Amino acid sequence: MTSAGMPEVFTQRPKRADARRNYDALVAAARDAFAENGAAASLEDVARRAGVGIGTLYRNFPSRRHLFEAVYVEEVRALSRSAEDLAELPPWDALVAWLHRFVAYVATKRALAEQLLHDSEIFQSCRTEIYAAGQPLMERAQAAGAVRDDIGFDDVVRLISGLTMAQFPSPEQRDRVLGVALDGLRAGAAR
Amino acid sequence: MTSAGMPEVFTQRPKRADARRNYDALVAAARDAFAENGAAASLEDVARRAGVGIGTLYRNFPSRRHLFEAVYVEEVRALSRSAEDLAELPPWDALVAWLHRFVAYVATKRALAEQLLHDSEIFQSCRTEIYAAGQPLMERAQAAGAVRDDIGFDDVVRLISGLTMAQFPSPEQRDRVLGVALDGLRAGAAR
DNA sequence: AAGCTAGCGGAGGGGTGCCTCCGGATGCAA
DNA sequence: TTGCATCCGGAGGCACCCCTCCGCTAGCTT
Repeated sequence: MTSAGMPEVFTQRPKRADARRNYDALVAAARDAFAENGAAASLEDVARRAGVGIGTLYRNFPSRRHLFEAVYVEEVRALSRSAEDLAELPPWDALVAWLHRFVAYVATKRALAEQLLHDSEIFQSCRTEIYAAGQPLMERAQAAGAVRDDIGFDDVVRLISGLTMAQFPSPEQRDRVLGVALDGLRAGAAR
Repeated sequence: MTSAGMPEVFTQRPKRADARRNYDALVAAARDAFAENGAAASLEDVARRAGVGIGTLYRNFPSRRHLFEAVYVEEVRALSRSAEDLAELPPWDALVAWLHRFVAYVATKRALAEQLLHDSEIFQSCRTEIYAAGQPLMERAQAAGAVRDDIGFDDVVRLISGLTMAQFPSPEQRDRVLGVALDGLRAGAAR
């Protein structure tokens, strides 16, 4: 989404050059730290990874949650944008391609999502954005008779995002299992 | 599994009556606390919930992990046992029924599993036990032509356990999505 | 190049949880 | 009932993390 759908809840990127550098380094460091140690990662560790004082972290992100949200929003933006260049594919292929990206996206965000799930409005708007990106793909596929129509996009999100939570020893297995789930999506349409 | 498959890695249940009471109260309190606050729940809080001194907790469970394992093993035992009374159902129905129980089981164990996933031998043997319970059901269903045979039980576990990680607003939706996944399991068999 | 100001770092106070330790309590056997 | 081995509770030392605060640094403007 553009600035339209996303409220300015998250901290603004600062304007001075060095400050902007630090801001970006912090978000990147936070992404790594959260991915590595879960949502409880030490903020002092994040600052250390970013090569920045702890004070700088707190100036940019007054609370742990602000940092979560900055990381999260960044990821959602990327995923959302990626739906656009799928419009020309056939309905089913477009949906499958996007769901693959979705899987790759959610996989690393587990701890993050769990934190934000409960009471963040940022999470709400990110959710809205993801749906805005994926739902049209889904409905197009349904209209074309490629996907069963007794389920909604919400069901698909949960089916697929669940998949990403499981740890897969190999990408091959992950794709195979994803394939099974996708067959389930088609199944109703076939009958 | 009986004592055969399960190594005695976990702490023994103590023998004196009061000690046994405390032990059980601690495991129950830990289950609640972990479910509520995630794996990082305070051990002092667990002791408080159990109505027991912190010292007692540490005597029974020298480390946080011991406590995890005790809770986890308890749950796996119950799930594993539940496979036995499904033997008389038709292959497909038995598998579906067990997977439903599996979903109910894993749903609450998210944080727990995440902790143990990486380097616990207890987790390994629990895994073995779950497979011992579910795999026969799966293979029976495959032999009967009810489940596609280009996938293994491992694939099913990941598909289904992933589902449980997602948060479902209603049990109905969870069942609907589970139904989609199950259709995917059948899909190949039909062809 | 000189001044203004946004931005920086990290010391330190406060808080929380982890785990040890041991004097006292209590179940159990005889 | 008596004695002892087992078990209990929680105070306290330690480590870690959160967050604030302020003297200093260095972009940006003119």
